[in-house]
Amino acid sequence: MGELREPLHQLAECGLPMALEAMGERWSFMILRAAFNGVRHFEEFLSEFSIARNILANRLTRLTESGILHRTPCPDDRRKVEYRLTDKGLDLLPTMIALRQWGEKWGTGVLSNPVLVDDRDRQPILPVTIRSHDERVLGHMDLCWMNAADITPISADAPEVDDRVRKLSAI
Amino acid sequence: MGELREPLHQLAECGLPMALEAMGERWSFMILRAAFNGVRHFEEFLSEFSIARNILANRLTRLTESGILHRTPCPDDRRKVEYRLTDKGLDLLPTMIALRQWGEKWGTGVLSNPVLVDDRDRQPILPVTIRSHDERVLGHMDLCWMNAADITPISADAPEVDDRVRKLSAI
DNA sequence: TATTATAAGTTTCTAATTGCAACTTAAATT
DNA sequence: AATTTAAGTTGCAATTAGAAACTTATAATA
Repeated sequence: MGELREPLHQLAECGLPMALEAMGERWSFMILRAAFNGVRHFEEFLSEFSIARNILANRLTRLTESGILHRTPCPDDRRKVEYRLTDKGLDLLPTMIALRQWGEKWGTGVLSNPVLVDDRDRQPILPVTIRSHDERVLGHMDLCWMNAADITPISADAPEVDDRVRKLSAI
Repeated sequence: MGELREPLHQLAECGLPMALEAMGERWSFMILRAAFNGVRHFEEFLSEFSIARNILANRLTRLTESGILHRTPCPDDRRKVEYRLTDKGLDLLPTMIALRQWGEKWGTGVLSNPVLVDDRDRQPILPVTIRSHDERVLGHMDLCWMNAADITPISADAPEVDDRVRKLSAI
């Protein structure tokens, strides 16, 4: 069976500490959620949840410095400032949805409403999962660590890997 | 003004605040990562990262109370205590991997090593993504909120676009 | 058996972070 | 001109994190 055990000396080199440095502070994920829902202005964030003004100011500054939000003065009303998600910020959506789904599944047990659906067919999205290169859903027993140099590349025209997958991994 | 914001208040009933209550404190994700890597004992966690003893004790207690870890006295050495991931804890793997992948992608730009691979074919896993019911990869523009009661079963015809749905990217 | 070492905490104290309320500054509205 | 609004900043209290010494139960060793 695959043992999901990372060599201890390598643990510090994974992306988690770096991600937590940017997103690990209190309120950061709530601010991100609000931003995904179209919240753009200081006072608007303030009314979304019970965060103190100074803490919000601090978080917006830090998220901007981390490149997750982009801060622009509003052209039409120069008192206002617009905070928008950057590509880096938008790329946190899978993480946020995964965390949200976990909270829904293990929280109250009450089904949440409204539900996040695919705009195209109006069907609820799947649970966020870990997948193999050929899209099989993997559990923690199916994973192991491997030296990058020892990995055999799969050929670019392998039949089981379609365009969608190549495009995805090329991001 | 308030009408567009109203669905956001429903969002407060989403699983994110609940998830953050359990996992949002400092060190919680690092402890989870260590647990996924087979770390089980107090002193072992302590040597993984520079956390203070009292804070580690506090976090292990809280994670145990949240049902993410299970605490058992060791039968063979009764000084020791074993902390193991519960099913609830194991179910945080997609979230953790998604966060880690984001950190790797947007952090230093340096490819991490070792790499997380599928034990079966030794190929790196795909980036964690959001998927439609038929497994298409979805971006944030492809998502919208919908009332659970208005969702049509998969076999039925998809309804036209109407005011029951609120596009996530349209705000 | 007595002594020492280890595991998993707890306690105490200090430093840093968070939260609250009042204040500021510039721009827009009346 | 006076008031309101937006986006902060400042000062101070309360909470949380961190460092180090202390505790308690068990295990290993002389």
